[in-house]
Amino acid sequence: MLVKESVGKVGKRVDPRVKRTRALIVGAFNELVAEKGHAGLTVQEIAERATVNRATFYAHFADQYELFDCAISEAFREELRQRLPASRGLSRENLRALVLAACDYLAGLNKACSRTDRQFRPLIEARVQGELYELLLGWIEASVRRVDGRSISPDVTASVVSWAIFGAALDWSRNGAAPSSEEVADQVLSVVVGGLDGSVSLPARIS
Amino acid sequence: MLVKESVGKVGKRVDPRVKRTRALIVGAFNELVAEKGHAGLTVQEIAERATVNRATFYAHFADQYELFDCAISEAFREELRQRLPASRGLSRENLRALVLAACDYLAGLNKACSRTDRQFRPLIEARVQGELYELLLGWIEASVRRVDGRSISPDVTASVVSWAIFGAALDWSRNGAAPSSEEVADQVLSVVVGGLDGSVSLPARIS
DNA sequence: GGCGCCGTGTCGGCTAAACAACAAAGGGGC
DNA sequence: GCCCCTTTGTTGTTTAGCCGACACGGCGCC
Repeated sequence: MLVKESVGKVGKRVDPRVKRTRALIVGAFNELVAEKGHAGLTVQEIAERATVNRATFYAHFADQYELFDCAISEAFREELRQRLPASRGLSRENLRALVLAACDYLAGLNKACSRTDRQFRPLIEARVQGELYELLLGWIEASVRRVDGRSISPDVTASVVSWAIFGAALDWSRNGAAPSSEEVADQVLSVVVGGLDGSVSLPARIS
Repeated sequence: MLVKESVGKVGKRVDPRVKRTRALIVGAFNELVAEKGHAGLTVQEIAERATVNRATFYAHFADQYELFDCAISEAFREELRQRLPASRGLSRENLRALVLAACDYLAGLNKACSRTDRQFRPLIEARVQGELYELLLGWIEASVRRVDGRSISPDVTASVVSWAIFGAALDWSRNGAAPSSEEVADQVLSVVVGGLDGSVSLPARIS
């Protein structure tokens, strides 16, 4: 049996064969999707294209949907990798890049995703939000370790911020990408960083 | 231990892992040669680039030179595959393609092979001749089965013809590819097909 | 000379991938 | 409905690849 590594931590001694096999499967999946869309795609096809045994496929993925999630996550992570500056961590600059990446990625889907595959959008979007959450959680935990003395759990913070960014980007992409993504990013950033108090005028400050 | 398949015959149930691994190694080798030439190339480098364990390398190749031979053979076979018509077998047309392939491949080496790698030319040439031999032997054996009644062994015939074609192509490439390869091919073909009797005028027919 | 470093080639133990075979669940066709 | 065929998951056994360690041979350096 293959070892399911606990996602977050740095248990990075992965068997090269596992890396290769996963890469082959994901690559084959992406190729096939590009060629014929998701409809009617079989596990056999994917395994065959990946030059991998079908049983091996099931050793890595519970089913086709898990592979789907994984492929999306990976694509979005790659998108992020190219856009994020070298310095990782919770900074205004990085957050801005996050918003931009989410916007552009979701906007790109509207063009790339064929009509018949529209049904998969929810799955894709769930993974984008999930990846944002994971990434933010890492940053936040690293920051908390330095600041400390806070009573809000990193999980909640990551959840709030990831959903805020994701949702804003999704709405923007649905509304025809009206203002430029840069403008949206700045506005989103203001709210996220400053909070409600920082961005709206209220009769009195909220608590 | 990996099974050393007997070269010629049709025992073609090869484990997909073996195919993949060999392809990875040969591919890595070609990449590295293209980047830095053969000089100072280590087995470690090749294995690393191929994402394959060093021990695995030795399970497939006795040493770097065996890989070298294999890579050359494969490249030349690929050259042949693209040039040969669909119909395989001993025909004037196919033989002509063989001569042309040998000429062009050897001529190409004169340009591609850097000065420092010139020492490897003999190894390369040996493989070209060897591949010609193997291919011709296959064709000849297939023909003999139909004609029959001959006393000359296929091995000798294949040896003679392969060396004839190879040597002529080599000389031509060394002499600056003076006449076009097409012209040479026709002339070589005449001698090979017709024999001495068919191509020179002698006082009396030989034997 | 001796020394450390690096590449080579080999070996035994462990792990992942291949394979073949299976039951079960759709999905048409009629 | 039933039948045929394909795809799906699953299981065991076999096989190839990974790893770590080893002895050996060069090669520079002091």
